[in-house]
Amino acid sequence: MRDEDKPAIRDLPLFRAVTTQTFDGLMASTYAQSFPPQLELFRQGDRADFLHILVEGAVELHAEWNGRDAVMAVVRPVSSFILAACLRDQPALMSARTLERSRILMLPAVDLRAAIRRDPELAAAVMGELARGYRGMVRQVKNLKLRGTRERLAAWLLTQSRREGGAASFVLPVEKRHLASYLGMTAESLSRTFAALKKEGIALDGARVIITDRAALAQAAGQDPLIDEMDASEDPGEVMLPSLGRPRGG
Amino acid sequence: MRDEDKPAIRDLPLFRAVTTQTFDGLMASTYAQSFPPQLELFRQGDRADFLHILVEGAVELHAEWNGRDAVMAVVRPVSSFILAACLRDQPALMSARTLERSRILMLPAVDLRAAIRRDPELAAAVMGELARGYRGMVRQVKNLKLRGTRERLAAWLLTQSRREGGAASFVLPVEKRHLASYLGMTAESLSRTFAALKKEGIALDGARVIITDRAALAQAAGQDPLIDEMDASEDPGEVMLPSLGRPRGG
DNA sequence: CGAAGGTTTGAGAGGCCTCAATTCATGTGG
DNA sequence: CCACATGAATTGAGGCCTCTCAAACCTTCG
Repeated sequence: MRDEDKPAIRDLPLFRAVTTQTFDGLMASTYAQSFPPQLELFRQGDRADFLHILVEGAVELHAEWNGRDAVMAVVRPVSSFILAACLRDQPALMSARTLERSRILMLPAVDLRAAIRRDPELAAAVMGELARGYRGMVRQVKNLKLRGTRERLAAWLLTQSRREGGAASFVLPVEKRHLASYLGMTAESLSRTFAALKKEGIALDGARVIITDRAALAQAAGQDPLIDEMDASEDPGEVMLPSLGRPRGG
Repeated sequence: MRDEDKPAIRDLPLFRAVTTQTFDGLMASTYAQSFPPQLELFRQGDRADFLHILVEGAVELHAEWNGRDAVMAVVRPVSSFILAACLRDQPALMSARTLERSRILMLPAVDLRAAIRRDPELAAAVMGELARGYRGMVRQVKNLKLRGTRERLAAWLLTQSRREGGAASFVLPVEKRHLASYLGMTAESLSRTFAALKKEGIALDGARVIITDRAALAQAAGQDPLIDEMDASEDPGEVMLPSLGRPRGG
């Protein structure tokens, strides 16, 4: 791996508090690899042999069933993913594919588990990551079960705006059909829901969203700190919530 | 707490591998309490000060938003719940209420966190629980996003049958309206979906379900080991999936 | 400039929900 | 033991929401 990546990795919640010895040991068995866009990194059902750490680019986690496909999360640097499957030494429940050209560190699950046994700080960090990931998924289930599409989209727009530092205007970080799938609807429905929200305080310009009336939008969304990640404490900055990993940096 | 509970608690995945010292220490700061049915144990948004361990009875985890309510999980003995919120020292994302008269052990989150710091075995067990819980929630999201109501119900029936040792006939463990909410539909829709499945290999007798044609039902469900918990390795026996805890015993 | 793929718009069907009424199960008090 | 009250489950009617299929439009990129 490149040395210039180390500081970012080292700053991951997973590794921040870990001993230098543990960290260097892990990095020794880790290797980096670059992948072109649209490449399937692994498929759901594959044994999770490596903890993946996205250093550069973007990766989409999705799930398939019966010919259908649903986006589960989009991972941005610097974040790890499929931590849970690695720990349990079990098949991944999601597939992963690159959205852009991506550089990924691959840390053998065996070594990760060994290091956890040795370093209590690492164990604690992993625990924290898992707990955060679990709560993120609980949020997603609540979002799906309790809200309709209009509310989900409105809430996502507000959350995204907050991530961009409260900007009134921002560019969608992924294609609309991916956002649609992430939000549990079709691309057509998303398009119509966007149109409907034009009366609720937003405007569209291609992939750019402009929030013209934040209060109205918040009203339409019914924002809730117990569904939307509204403070920094639980939201490490992923573009779309609940992968296991952390953003920031890049 | 009653001494007769100890063996069951001790056998929880959380505590199984823990030192006697850790276990006894935790049990010393734990106190037991009995609650009548239909009692709100805590509400979403409440700080999670205690890890709850259900020793007897049944507890429902649910979530509210905008006047709506959704069942997230039903916990059966002996299982712990709200582990993630305890670890993060953050508000619970779900509310909990007893379904039956229940006896519950309450373990102060502070002591739990302290014990984790001291005992690596406990830390490892907590990690395992969290990873399992996370994967359970991923399954739930896949279930909601990828399947329709008919498939969700059919799959749940098969899973439930498997939990009951593969019985062709079993009694629903909760009221139908709770099952409906858990599966993300209304009570009316559940009723109609049940009716529809009568042509797909099931029969109904009040709260009793009889699987008359397992193959047909499996066909309708589109069972998938990456959505439904089909082997024992990830399914500790909850009635409805992904709380953080473990069944067995009772 | 043309091809490919994403996005929007339209039309139509179907699924699921809402509201309402009826039936059924449970439990209480007379 | 029955009458009644309460709440669950079912059934029906109607409507909205979301999906599907299809075509047109727009953007990107070779």
